[in-house]
Amino acid sequence: MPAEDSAGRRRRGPSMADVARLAGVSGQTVSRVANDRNNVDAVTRDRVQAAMRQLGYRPNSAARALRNGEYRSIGVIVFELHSFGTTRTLDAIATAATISGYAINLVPVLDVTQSAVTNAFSRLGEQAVDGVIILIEAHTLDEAGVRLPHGLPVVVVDSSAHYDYPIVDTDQRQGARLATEHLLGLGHATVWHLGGPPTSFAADRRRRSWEATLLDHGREVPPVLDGDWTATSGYEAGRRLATNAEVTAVFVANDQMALGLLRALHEHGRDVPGDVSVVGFDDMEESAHFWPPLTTIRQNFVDVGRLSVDALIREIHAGEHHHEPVAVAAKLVHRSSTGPAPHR
Amino acid sequence: MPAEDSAGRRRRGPSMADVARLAGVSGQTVSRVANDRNNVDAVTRDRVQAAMRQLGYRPNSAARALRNGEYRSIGVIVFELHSFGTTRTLDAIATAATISGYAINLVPVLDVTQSAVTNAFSRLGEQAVDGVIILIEAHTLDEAGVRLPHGLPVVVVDSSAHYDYPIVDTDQRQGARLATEHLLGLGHATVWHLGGPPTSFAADRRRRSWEATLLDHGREVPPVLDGDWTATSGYEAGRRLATNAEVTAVFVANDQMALGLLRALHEHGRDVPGDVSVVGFDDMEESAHFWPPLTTIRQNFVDVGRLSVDALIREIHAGEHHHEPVAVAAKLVHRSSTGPAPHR
DNA sequence: ACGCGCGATGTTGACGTCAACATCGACGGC
DNA sequence: GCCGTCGATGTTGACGTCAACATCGCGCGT
Repeated sequence: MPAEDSAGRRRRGPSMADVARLAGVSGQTVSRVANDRNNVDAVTRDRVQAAMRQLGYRPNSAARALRNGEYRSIGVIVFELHSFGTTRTLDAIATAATISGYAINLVPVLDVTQSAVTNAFSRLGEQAVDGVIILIEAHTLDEAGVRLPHGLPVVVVDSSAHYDYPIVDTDQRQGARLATEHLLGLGHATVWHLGGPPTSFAADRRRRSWEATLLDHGREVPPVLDGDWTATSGYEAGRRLATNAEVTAVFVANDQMALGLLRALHEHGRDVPGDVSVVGFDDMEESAHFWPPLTTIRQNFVDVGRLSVDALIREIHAGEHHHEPVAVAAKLVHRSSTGPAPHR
Repeated sequence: MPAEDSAGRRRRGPSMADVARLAGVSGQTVSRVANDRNNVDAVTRDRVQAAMRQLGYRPNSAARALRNGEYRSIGVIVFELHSFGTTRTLDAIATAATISGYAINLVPVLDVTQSAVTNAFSRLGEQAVDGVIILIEAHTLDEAGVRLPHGLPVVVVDSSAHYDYPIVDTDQRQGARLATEHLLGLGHATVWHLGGPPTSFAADRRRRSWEATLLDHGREVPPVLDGDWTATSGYEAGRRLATNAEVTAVFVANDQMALGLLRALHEHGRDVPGDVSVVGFDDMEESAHFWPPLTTIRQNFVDVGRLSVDALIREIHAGEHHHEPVAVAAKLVHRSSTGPAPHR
């Protein structure tokens, strides 16, 4: 079963012309049937559909895209699917795009180096897409100093206002405040913070909002520990926190790091929430089954995905952009990892 | 900034002709520069590249695909990105495809109903792809009774031999045996099993191999509990296992359910691994930080992704298929959730 | 000095689809 | 019975790219 015909050309599927010939109609009539136009006689329609089935015809989307001037496809640049948030957002974007009749073109950035990012962007320039959603942390964009191809609509899912593109993201500020005030409300003197990588805008926002909330309440601001979103980094930071008896409440910038922190606390025999209360951020499915089940800030990934797709499609069709950044509210999910401050 | 020109047509980006006009050369020369052919004078090349930059030219991939008869893109059908294994495999596929110069077209199945699957498949028929990798559990395929468009190369990532397509997957049999024998080797009289959904071929393989291993060693085969891959289902099954004093060793079909089981065991005051040993399957990043850190079977998702892409590309180019199913070896990662059987 | 070869560049047409326009026949109103 | 109308169908050309072929000019060998 060779993939080339006798002339050495790549074998192609049947085209409209083939279907037309078999059904004894013109190509245009086949086109009308394929596109569900109603001005075709029922008998003719049946004949054409039978011919399509017999030949295994499927419309050539390249020709269609060329003809129509649009791909009905959006590119999504992702760095890696290891982080829960990215994965979940991608899922939501894919769903929203499909519902809106757009296909998803996944463009992975192969590694963290600038050249890889640049590379992904230039690959993207050649991709069959009408617009792009960027799901990598925008700082990386900065460092790579890349210009996207001019005229390609773009939406960034991140928490920076530094870009010329529309932005959609969880309201990090509000979420972090929620977490911090929850802990203060339980009577803790102050709240420690295990933050995400300094290069992340989202992590930066969460950290700043945590700090602002403490100051608003006239509390002392303890030193920040930085992780890199992984459970391992949370564990390592946790080993330092666990030995500090002053620590009674920690706001962790994501659930994965919180898991590592919980492990470190267990290893040092510190009870959660008896000795230390912990709040995470994200609300992964697993968080409800951590030991103890984790109190956390739930991000609404579905809305983030839907809103970014909507914004992109609007941009594609109307050329609109430069809206205000869209912030999607987060909410607190109270479980067993937080409790009243211990008596001294 | 309207998206249509004065004639009401969708605005398109500049074409080769525009670049050619600006650079004062023919379209063909622009094509040669765009494709990095070497038979272009250095001076001319520079002039053309300058014109490209000035106009923001990017090649029209629809025209290119039409002309060349291939899209250089592969479709990946996924059901949902909630499960760790799917996500990780997708990541590996995307990476492998990119390295091989193929783009990824992500086609989500919106829900579990047959019509949604059928729908996804027919959408796929219209997608600009040269081949398809199916990442949903193949039983769903069965139920939907769908025929993929004839002539579209397909690879299935699953553990069934029921399909007419090449198959790549983790060696479930070997992985499950590894887990079971690890527990028997620690002196446990027998091993209980918390399995995945009965509709999953992978779950079925793991269950059968666990059973066969027990029988090989002349052990009693306890009743199986079924989950649905989620931590919540693991927790629910775990509540039943935790009250049964006979249970000293459990092989869980994935890490997420194992997490739920661990929680249930903690809630019932059963020590892990003192009273009960637990082995998972997958080795998600988080598993190393469960409490206690989880002994588990590590799947080699990178190889699964790479091999399925390779198989698909081979099929696309040579029309080869019907190879033997490819099974990728798994390995045991020993952590703290398993230990010697308790003395009675 | 003549022609041959070769590298650089130009010209043509085809890939598959679909909007716009053209055609054709039937039917109804007068 | 004539014409206008409308629905069904056919014909043409353009979307942007690139392989194949054509052309042009320069340098080198004899």
